[in-house]
Amino acid sequence: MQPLERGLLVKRSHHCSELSLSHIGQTVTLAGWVASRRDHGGVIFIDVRDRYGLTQIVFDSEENAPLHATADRLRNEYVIAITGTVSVRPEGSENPHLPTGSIEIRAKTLELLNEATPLPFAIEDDVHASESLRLQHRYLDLRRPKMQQLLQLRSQVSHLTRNYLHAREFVEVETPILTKSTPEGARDYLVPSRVNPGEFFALPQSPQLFKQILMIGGMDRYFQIARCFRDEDLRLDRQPEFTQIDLEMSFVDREDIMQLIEDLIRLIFKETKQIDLPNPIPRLSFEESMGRYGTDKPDLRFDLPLQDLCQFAKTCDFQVFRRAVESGGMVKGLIIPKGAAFTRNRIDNLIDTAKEFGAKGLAWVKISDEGQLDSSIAKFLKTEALRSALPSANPGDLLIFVADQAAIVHQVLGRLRLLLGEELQLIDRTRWEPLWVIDFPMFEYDEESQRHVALHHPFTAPHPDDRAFLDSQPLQAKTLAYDFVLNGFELGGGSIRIHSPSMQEKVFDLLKISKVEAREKFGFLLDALESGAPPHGGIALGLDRLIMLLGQTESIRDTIPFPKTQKAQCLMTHAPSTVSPEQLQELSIRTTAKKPTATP
RNA sequence: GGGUGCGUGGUGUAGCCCGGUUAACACGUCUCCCUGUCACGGAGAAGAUCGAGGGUUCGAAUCCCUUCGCACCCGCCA
Repeated sequence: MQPLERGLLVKRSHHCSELSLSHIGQTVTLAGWVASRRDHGGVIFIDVRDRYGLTQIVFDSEENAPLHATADRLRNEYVIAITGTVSVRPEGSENPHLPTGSIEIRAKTLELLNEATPLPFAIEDDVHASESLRLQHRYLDLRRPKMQQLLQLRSQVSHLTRNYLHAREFVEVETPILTKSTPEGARDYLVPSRVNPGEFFALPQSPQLFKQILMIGGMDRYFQIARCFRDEDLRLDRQPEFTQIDLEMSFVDREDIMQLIEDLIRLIFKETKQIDLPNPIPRLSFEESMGRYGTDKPDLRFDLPLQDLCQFAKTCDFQVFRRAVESGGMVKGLIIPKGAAFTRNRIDNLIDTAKEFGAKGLAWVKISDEGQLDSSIAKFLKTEALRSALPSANPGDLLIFVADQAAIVHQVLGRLRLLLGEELQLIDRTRWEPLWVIDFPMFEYDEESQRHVALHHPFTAPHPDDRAFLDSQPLQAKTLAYDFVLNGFELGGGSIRIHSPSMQEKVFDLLKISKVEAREKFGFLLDALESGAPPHGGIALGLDRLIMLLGQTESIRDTIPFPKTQKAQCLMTHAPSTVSPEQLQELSIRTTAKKPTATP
């Protein structure tokens, strides 16, 4: 079937959301996709859709029989241009759900710009198609208004960010995509170098070192909307390539950076969604956050805090509790409101879940509506002692306890807290609860490699009060790092950096990065630090996650026009793919995979 | 690397536990009818090797094994 009419492209005079009663009588031209066709015999209604909206077109057989006949052949997703007269809809036939619902276009000419085969799925906001089908036909998925809005939201946020930072003297600088593999951190994506056989570039996990070098280079204020690459397994909120709003400043302290970012994020929420975030944004120390919520990215949309029972445990008769505390661990619990109604089976499931999360067990106590205790460990508990240890527990509640080393207690209860918050619908989806988490420890001890590893990254400056700890008790040392958390998602993090070469060497030393390795991997940074490095610091915000939260969509993939599946593949292009033996040869590469090369 | 769930016309699902005529429903598609619809309506039609392979059985969408794909999670993500 040939297009009905082909000629010079008629230019549109308006888009599909802007015509209203004030345009009545005007001759206009619209262009777009056929969103729906309602054929009443003598009259055909076409909704034409573009990025902006929908407009109804009317083809009337009495007005123009040949044109009506051609409109009969239109199908969904055909691309058309229509010229016609803007008319008032007959009384009673207005559509209040449509911005253009009080008018329609009475068609005079129709140009068929392209046809379309029947679609694998319908273009509508309320998708019924599976995500793999959507990703295979992403060009169709992107036509959905919801996807268009998300991409526009993303553009709007980038634009606001650029304007905001430019207005504050930031310079947008591009850093290399082909760069050097570094130890620590995530697995690198590698790119072979043809002219240097056997050698590889790495794609940047972040522009971290380059932005520090830019400060040393005197740029003073840098930013970039930067693509980052990490070859780790994917999650709902994790893609192998993602985008950060990345910035760095010289001659600032952490207050300067946190203030700058708070204002930016408040601006973004206000301008795009008319949401007022708190001012100032609350802060929690890492220690408080772990102690109260069992995580360094707490979801503050619901409370359900961890309860400390160490004092109670010390004096109770239950050996498991007492020993945990006596051996340097702790006992903490959750008060589950109305949890006394849980069945034994549901409690058993909770226990299994706790074990999956790493607990050795989970003790529980039901407080009946009459205030009686029913418990797995009833014979060890004195009612009075327990009630005075947990004054906020009420009749009808369920108490659960984990006794172990602090890290395990916090991990298990932190996750149970989230799980229960979800299950018991304690999370208020209309709330926005940002916070800063500060005063992170500098290091944690990694049992596997038997050494300290940086909690943030090895360029993070220690807190000035804690420098003395670096030699004596490095695990006690805190940093000048800060994480921005919103509704339980880590949206960004940064720090004041080390600008003294001796401090940087000391930290490499503590991380057991040898002088030789430090020189080989970071020699340029060490040299640069010795050349007159200004005090500096910065932050990076995850743009994709920000859009996901702001756009209230359930997956990071909805915020990325062409995302990867959980196996890090693109279902539309079928990347990654095998390559020809010639390509590999040129790169001096031989693979050990079963399907190493493309079949010709 | 591991765990869980899903896979049935173009799409979304039911059927699967407990094997048994022609695999059901909705949407979409096609044909015809219809001058005020916007989830248009009416009449009819086409369309499925039940993800793939193997096994058990007289008989498998259904039970078993293997495998592939997608999702969620653990590990991993300085």
